[in-house]
Amino acid sequence: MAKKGQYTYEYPHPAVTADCVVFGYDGKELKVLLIKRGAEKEASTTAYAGEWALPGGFMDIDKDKTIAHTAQRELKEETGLKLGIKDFKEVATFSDIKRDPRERVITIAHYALVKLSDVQADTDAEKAEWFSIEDVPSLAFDHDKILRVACSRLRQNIHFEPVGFELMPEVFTLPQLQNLYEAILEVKFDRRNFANKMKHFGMLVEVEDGTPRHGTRTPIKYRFDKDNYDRLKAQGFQLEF
Amino acid sequence: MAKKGQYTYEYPHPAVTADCVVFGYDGKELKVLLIKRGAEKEASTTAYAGEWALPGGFMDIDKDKTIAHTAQRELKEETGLKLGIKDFKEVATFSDIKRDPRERVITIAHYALVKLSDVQADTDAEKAEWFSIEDVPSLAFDHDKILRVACSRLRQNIHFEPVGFELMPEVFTLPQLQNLYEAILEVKFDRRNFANKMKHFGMLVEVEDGTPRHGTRTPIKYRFDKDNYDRLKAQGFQLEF
DNA sequence: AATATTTTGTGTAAAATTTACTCAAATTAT
DNA sequence: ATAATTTGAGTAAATTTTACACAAAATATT
Repeated sequence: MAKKGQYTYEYPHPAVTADCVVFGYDGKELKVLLIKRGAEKEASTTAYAGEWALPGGFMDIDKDKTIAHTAQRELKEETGLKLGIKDFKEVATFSDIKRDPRERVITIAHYALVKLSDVQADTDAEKAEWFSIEDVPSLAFDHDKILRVACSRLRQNIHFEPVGFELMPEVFTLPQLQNLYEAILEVKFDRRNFANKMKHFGMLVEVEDGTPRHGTRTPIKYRFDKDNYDRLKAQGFQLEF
Repeated sequence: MAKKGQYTYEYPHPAVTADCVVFGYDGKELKVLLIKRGAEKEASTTAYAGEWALPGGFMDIDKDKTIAHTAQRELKEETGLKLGIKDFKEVATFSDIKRDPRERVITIAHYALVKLSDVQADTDAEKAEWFSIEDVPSLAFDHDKILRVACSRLRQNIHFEPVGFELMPEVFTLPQLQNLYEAILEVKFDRRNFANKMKHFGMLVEVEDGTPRHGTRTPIKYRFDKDNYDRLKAQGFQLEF
């Protein structure tokens, strides 16, 4: 461990952290991953001990190639979740002078979208917990604000890139997908119109499972056509609601 | 001036800067404000001496309330332009490990929109110069990349907030406004369709100047209805093209 | 000075998109 | 058992978007 007071600069430097807003979806609710700040060994985690917070931590200026790598590394360390570097989307910088009681700390917030079904087993339940977005406790530092801004950023981005693939399980139903969009955008859609709009993009492939059809309460199952999905993602699309 | 080696930390800290992409519009072309990096007194400006760059500089962790205040202060110091703090919109963080040859520096890029007619006189011509966005020289550091990302961010934001007010002069013509949108979005519109769409928002007020009308080459003059403009800006609008 | 070119305002018809809506069968809840 | 909820499917009306032509004035060309 580094000796205290080892790093000197001609001018004062702020500390820089990356925080992660990890969204997951279980087919019913949009969720977010939080950690409980512990009274741990690390001096740097003692502030707001015992409170819920977004995963994140200090940039390692020697190891972290970019600030997104900080987010990736800290998320792994704090929750056990290992995501790809491209999964981290920048949200905004939070730099209020008093946002951290210890020293001047600016944080670059990121968000990531994950299939809850895939990762729930990976998350270290000792430290991390999934909360419904509707039911998040009050958070350490300015993390309430960060979460709000991340949500609104996600709401914006949903108009420019398809968002289901990252959040939905491999096989899903249209009502589930609609529910996700409604949860993110906080609106309600007409079932048939939503289905038509989605089908128009050509991203959906019906999954045959031999169950009887027509006028049934059991919804049809779909998966994403990955090629079309990636193409749409690359060229950017316009989704109007 | 601070003594060398005065500031010490337990862990290494990156230096943090804010850079500014200031867009202006003269009724014909979208422009951006650049500075010429000088071989000046300040040690911190010696890198890339003599090259063109975005205005910006190091965060003052004691004085700058937020990173946007860094952008505001540095823009004033380097170009003479004093903008309101809300004029600065965050673009993204640039944090590649080698982006600055001197030390680890991460920068938070911002953009701002200004009426060229209002501010051209304020800009210190010794240090700063307006370049057509079509004709920008190659820039210091990774500023080429920052500029590209700022342009695409502006292109995105234009769909969610009215953007003319900040860039157009008080009185303007529809062809000028269309030209601005075409410059930002890099597309061409039909004149009549563009006019109809714009008029639908109710932001435009015709300015009577007693000149003859009908089938003339002298375009009608408009100004923005500030109340409606602000209302639309606040509630966010959807502009489809 | 005459002539050609460019720019402007205006309206409408066709095409595309969006919206609103009903019913019967199957599942789940009571 | 009975009631309530959920699902898929198709169409007509309303709205929005797109495409398009001409005459007058200003500017550019010779």
